[in-house]
Amino acid sequence: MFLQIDPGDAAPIYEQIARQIQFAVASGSLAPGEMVPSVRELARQLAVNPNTVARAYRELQSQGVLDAQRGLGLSVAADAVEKCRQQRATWIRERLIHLVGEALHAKVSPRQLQSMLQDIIQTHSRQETQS
Amino acid sequence: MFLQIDPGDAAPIYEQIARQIQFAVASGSLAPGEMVPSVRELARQLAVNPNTVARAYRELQSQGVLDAQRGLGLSVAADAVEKCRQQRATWIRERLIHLVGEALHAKVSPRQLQSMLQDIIQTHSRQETQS
Amino acid sequence: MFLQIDPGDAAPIYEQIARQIQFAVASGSLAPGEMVPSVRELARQLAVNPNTVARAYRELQSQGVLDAQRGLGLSVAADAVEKCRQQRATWIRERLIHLVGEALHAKVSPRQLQSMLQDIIQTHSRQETQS
Amino acid sequence: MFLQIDPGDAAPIYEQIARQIQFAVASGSLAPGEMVPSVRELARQLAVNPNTVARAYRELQSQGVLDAQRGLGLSVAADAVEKCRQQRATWIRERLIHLVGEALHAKVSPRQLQSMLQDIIQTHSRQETQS
DNA sequence: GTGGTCTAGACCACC
DNA sequence: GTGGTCTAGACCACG
Repeated sequence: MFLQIDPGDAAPIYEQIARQIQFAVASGSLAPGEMVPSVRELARQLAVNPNTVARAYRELQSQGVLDAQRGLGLSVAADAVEKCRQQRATWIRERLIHLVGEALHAKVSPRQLQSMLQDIIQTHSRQETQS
Repeated sequence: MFLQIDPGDAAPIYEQIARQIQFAVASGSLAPGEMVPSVRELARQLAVNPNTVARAYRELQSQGVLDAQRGLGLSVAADAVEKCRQQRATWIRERLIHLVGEALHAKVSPRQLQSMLQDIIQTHSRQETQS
Repeated sequence: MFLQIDPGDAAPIYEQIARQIQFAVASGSLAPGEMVPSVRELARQLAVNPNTVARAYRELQSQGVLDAQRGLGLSVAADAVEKCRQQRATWIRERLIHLVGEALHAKVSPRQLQSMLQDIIQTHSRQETQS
Repeated sequence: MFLQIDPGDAAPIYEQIARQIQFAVASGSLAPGEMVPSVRELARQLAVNPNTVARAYRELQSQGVLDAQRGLGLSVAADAVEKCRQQRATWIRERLIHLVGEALHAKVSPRQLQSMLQDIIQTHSRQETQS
């Protein structure tokens, strides 16, 4: 479990935790059935209050990503991978729709948007190649 | 002044107002020298708290987009167009960079992103054709 | 807003609050658009910690029963009545299914169950007639 | 001993075990004088912690359903059948009263409740016929 | 004024 | 040991 909290991020800590776990499940680095660290343990690792971790876990439980094994801890749900993948795609798509709406409303042309996207993707691929 | 406030948007209202005014200046629908509505007047039109409009205007002043005409109100600064255009492009680009970063990190492929963008743009153009 | 908290109830306080508000919306005594009491106000009335009320409100928000009016408070969502009614029916039905399953498994006959239900309903109607 | 533990059930595991044994006694599938499996044996069968089984047995002892045969294990008490039958009826009746109370409070009509019950019973009987 | 986040620390039931 | 609930109180952004 390699989670990183960025206190500078506008997103609240509990959301950063929840999102990173979703991504870990979606990308397969956290497999169904596997246990997540205990609330107290993760809180210690991230140097945050246990309540904050508990809130992240609670949200994931209500989304059906985590299952409670009473007295033992929380584990990744059997069907969590599919859920997380769908959620991930939906989430990115929604934000992209919103962004495009504002861009077009601000009279940025579709061509400009597409070239922007291509530039950014190329920048990312270059960085990955280097690293 | 065609401003539309979306209370469901995550962005605070004062920011929505400020941004839309920037966009209006950048796209030429609000020309340098032109007066913007008074705080009270705009607050009435948008049905928001005057404090909220005042805050939006304050931010725009500090950015040099609006100039105070003492006793008369606020007008669009002479060099505002260029500033707003740059800011508009920067702002959209930054958000797109952030979104692409998250998407790639979540293992959404560049191809998927490009086709998503194309879909969304087509949907928008269809809506405009219809309306 | 007449909410009553029963500390003897096994259900947690935040859930009692959330459920009673759902019922109030479903039965029409809390109309869409109406504001619910502020977190601090309701916490004072019920003599509980504001965090507890906030948690109840948060759950209702995530269910789409309450809408945030930023800086002003929370209001009942426009489509909350329908949601609450469905949820209410679903919730009761699920619990009944569970109960019947256990009863039949314990070899209580369907006839016994039906007569039990009728008895209980009659008892309730008698109480209402008296009061 | 056909016990089935549902980890998804809200009721604690030790309670599920205790209840199912009560039901088995009430319905005659576990006769007075008969020995119940040892704590370790049952824990192995159900794949639960021995402490959990021990707690269930402890509760049943304090209710007089099980008798300790020192050095041998636990057996079903001679007068357990009657006790369990009463308890079974009381328990189901109480939960039904509670559920009906909430349903009526939420303005679900008695007729709806009765037809719900009939539906559920029919569904169960169909499932049994098939299996 | 409003809700939202976070911390700190207590107590509980369950395994 | 585990998670869950609740309290107390601080700080923040928003209107």
